[in-house]
Amino acid sequence: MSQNPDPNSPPAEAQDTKDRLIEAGMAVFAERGFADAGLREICAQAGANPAAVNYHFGDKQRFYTEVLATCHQRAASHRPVPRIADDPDRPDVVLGRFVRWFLELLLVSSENDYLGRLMAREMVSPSPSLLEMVRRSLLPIKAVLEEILRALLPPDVDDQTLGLCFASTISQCLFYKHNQPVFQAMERIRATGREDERLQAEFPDRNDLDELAEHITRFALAGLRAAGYETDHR
Amino acid sequence: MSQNPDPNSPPAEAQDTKDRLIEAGMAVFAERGFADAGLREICAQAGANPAAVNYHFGDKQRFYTEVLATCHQRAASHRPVPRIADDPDRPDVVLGRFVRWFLELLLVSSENDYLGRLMAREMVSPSPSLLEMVRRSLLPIKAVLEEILRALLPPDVDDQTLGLCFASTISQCLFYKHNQPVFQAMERIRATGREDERLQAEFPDRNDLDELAEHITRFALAGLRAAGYETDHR
DNA sequence: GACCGATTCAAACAGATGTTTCAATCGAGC
DNA sequence: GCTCGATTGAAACATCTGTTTGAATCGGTC
Repeated sequence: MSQNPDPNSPPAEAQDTKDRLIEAGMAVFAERGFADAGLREICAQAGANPAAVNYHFGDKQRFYTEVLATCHQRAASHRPVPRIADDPDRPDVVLGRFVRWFLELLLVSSENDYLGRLMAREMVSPSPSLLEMVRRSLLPIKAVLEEILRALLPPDVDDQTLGLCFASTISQCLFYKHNQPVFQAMERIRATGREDERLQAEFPDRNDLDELAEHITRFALAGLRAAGYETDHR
Repeated sequence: MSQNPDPNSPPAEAQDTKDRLIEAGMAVFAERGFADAGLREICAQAGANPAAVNYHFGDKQRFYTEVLATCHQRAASHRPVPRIADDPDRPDVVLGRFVRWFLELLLVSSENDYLGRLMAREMVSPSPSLLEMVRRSLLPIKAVLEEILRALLPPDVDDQTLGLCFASTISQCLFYKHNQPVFQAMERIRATGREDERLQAEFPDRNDLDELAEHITRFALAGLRAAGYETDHR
């Protein structure tokens, strides 16, 4: 259990394999989810022995926890969240930035940033780490978006309406991540018969993302006005 | 492989176990998903032997396919879909009915109707049967909703805008199904410290569902106006 | 150069899964 | 009443999983 007691003498290669395991773990866990990801596949991708996981982390669960923690630390520095304080007079613009930011977090693959994909996985098929992930990543995001929404809603909105508006906004973004298998299936159906063209056009290219973010923002802004108006005159 | 050649002499008990297996399969598959559902658990719940699955259906995959098929047939008769033809002059009212219907399909447990829950499972963690489920259940639902949306959008909307509006509407409903684990986690966090009260209030009671449907409908109607307006003047 | 702790590796382990086997059982028809 | 095909059941099977074992290896220290 206890590592090298002398912090000045790192075994060099030891830290290496640990890091390689975490790196490979992020990739495979993000793609397959906690349950479906096999330690043997991760270890193969890391060039390590299956026993290394248990040696360095104890067991699969604690290994996964450490992967999530690393991912969280790393993502905090990448792509900072757009906040209402960035542009206090234009909450509508900030909402647009937030939507764009969140879509990118979920949909755009980056070699270094797996947090969005791991979050999405954890949301729909939870592991024992869900609770900590909610506390650490999801709730802060929720707080930021609700701050933006408050600026767009009447000043006296009740918490329930705020929560509903939060759901209506964030759900539109999550939709495109959670239902990727369905999109692919629909594409395959639509392409039945005509074998030509690209069968599967790597879903969100830059243009798609821009249009998506623009539509969601416009849709949400109108919805928010309606929700806030109704609340005022209830 | 070949069953009893004489259709007038059902082996009585044989059809029984087959039906019991399908019944138990619907319940367990809906709760655990295709991969996580164990045949032994299903068979125990059906009072049958694990070998019965392979005898009657061939293998787990074909068994699951048959469960989905039965579920589809059965659901077609239950809760019919609200259509634009029901009330052609009030597409806004029809949209409200559709939202309510879809939320109920996803969230309200019924002993006889597992289609919504199986659909939701299949969408986020697909099995080889996803393609057929999309073709059979999802695309028809999509067609019905798009028919309603067309009546609420300018008559000359392009397909892309229609698709985006479909996503923005349906995603709000799916959100509450797909993220149930997250809600429970948030509830547990919010209840930390104070042990009192019901820890987990069986999420969608009748009132919640009504409020939910009302909010989503209002939010979507406003969003649709905004999306349609923008399309007109692009 | 011999020791020693930390680390790696191949192999085996225990448990669960879907599937198969084959004998026992049931039910109708001659 | 017996026979034969359809059905059931207990057990074994093959394969996969995470995990453990114990010997081999490496790197630095006295």
